[in-house]
Amino acid sequence: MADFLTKDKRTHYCGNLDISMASQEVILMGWAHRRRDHGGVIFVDLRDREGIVQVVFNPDAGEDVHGEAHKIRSEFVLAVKGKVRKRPEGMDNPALKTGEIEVIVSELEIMNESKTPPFSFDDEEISENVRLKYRYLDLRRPAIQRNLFLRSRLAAATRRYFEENGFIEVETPFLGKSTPEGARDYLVPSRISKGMFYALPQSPQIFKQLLMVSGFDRYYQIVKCFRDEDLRADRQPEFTQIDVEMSFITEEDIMNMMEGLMKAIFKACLDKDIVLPLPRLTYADAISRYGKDNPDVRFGMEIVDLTAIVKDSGFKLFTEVAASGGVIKAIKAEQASALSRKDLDGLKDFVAIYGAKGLAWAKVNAADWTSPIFKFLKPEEVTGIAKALNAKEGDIIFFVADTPRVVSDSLGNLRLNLGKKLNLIDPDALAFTWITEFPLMEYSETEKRFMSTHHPFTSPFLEDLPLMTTDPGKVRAKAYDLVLNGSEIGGGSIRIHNKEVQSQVFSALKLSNEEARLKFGFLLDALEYGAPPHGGLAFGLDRLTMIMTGAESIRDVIAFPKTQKAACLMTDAPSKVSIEQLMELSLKIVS
RNA sequence: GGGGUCGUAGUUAAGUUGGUUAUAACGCCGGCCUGUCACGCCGGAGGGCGUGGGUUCAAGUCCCAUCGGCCCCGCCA
Repeated sequence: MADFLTKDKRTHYCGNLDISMASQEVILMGWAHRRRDHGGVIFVDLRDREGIVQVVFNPDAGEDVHGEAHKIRSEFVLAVKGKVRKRPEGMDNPALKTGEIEVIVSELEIMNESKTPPFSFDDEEISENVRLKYRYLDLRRPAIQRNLFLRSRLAAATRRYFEENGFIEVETPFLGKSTPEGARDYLVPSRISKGMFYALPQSPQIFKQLLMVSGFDRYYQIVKCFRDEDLRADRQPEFTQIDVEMSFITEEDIMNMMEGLMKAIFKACLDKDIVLPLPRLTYADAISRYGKDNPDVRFGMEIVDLTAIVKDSGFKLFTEVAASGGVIKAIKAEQASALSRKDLDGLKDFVAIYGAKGLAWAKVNAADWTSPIFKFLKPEEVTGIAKALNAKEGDIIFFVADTPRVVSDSLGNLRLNLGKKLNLIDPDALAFTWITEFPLMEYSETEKRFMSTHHPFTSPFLEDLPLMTTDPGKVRAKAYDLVLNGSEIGGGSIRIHNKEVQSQVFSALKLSNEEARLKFGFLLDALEYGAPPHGGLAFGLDRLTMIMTGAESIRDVIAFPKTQKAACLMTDAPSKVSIEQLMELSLKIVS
């Protein structure tokens, strides 16, 4: 009699068995994926993390084993001992990786029974609230397990790369100080200091800079970050960064090092070869050509500025927009006869999301255009537009006239929408782009002041420093984002290591000396004790994993994710706490 | 804060212009079956339509509110 677990240990994973093990005795442990009970012979598909193998219970194996096998139901936990054998002639199952073989069971132990699971583990689409409530069962699905396995390999390859390149992993605190600027903080009340709060880090930004001041020279960390903002398909309130910082370097050094990381990761995880160096695009070019700072460059359909051509147009709307400082731009969908009149009208609603008040379109014919605005345009405008866009018969042109911001947003997103709709995107392509020369700060209408584009410690281009007081919006930052297939997977900058420059930036951000002192005093102090030139970058591990696995939601690459309301349907977090807990913290719920 | 969409047996879905006891498939339970692999065959149980109001002779079907899932805008240095 086998003594599973203690003496008769597992010898193989189900999914790893193959024909070379024929006639070997094996011990397997796993879950009953499916059973086919023929009354006589009983087949069970036994599943573990590596895959599925068919195990066979023959009546002539003995009454004990066969009798026990009749009790097996979905998801029972089984241990079996038996012989691998090539399946009888014509009984192969090509759909199964192990379909050439099967295991003839001589001993069986039902290690645990299972309630009937609430859903099946086939490819069927189960609504997400059910999946998330029973996440531990959802995670049994091979598709999700594959994602988490890849995520683990990604983290391992990252650590290997940084260790090989002389980086040191240092842990930084989760209980930190709330800082202004940036995302909303998750707060943690202090019991010992009543009425005071820690904040969970939005990133270890300041700590990694301080580690450079300390002289560690090269730091990395795979670390959780927390931001209390609304969720999206690619955004969770807690997410993981690959965080990096280096001393005595320029942008070039950082970008080179990170390109090496990308190459190493994609080789290790997907066996794909990335060609270096990666292409670059300035922020200004990205916005003007693609309307976004995270352009998907897997396809063309670039935005073309028509303002100069139509500023004196017969079409009044164009003239008015141009006169009031707006712009008129267009994109061209090549040979887009697939788009019906109804589609075109629907797109008007689509750009409205981004603030566009209208969307003009024109179907290019041999001699003229089919377009609501054709009759308003002068002949030379029509030819000018056609030439600027290189438009041919069968193409459709889309125009938006509005403020530069609205035009970029709406055409940038319309471009993406059409790219998907017209199947212009190669799903296997890996299109990396560095975005460089970000503006250091942008004016916020809501805050009525300039705000950091990146963060307040980002170094400006030193030659732009004179603009800091005269035209702050024009100052370029030594910041860079890495974009992959239209998704921002990382971003970073050279930091300010000089107290003077840091003060100038704070003052441009309307952060008074006292405030800056209060919020970042320790950093300002540190900058006065021999801070080396330094800079770094952080990657979004979750988003990288999404792209590598083809996951459509960030929830599919996180073991226990939160819903759009930032709740965990399995544990029921967040939840109320007892009055005693609140009193201990001197907290009172006011609404 | 706002826009959109969905919520009907365990699961996935159908449910006409409001009209008898709310359908189907899979799953589940029982029986039969020694080569299946989405096993097959026979039989059976299971929901009152997210929740709460309202309109109506009559409400999954219409109206209002509310809860929850998803997508998006704002937000995310």
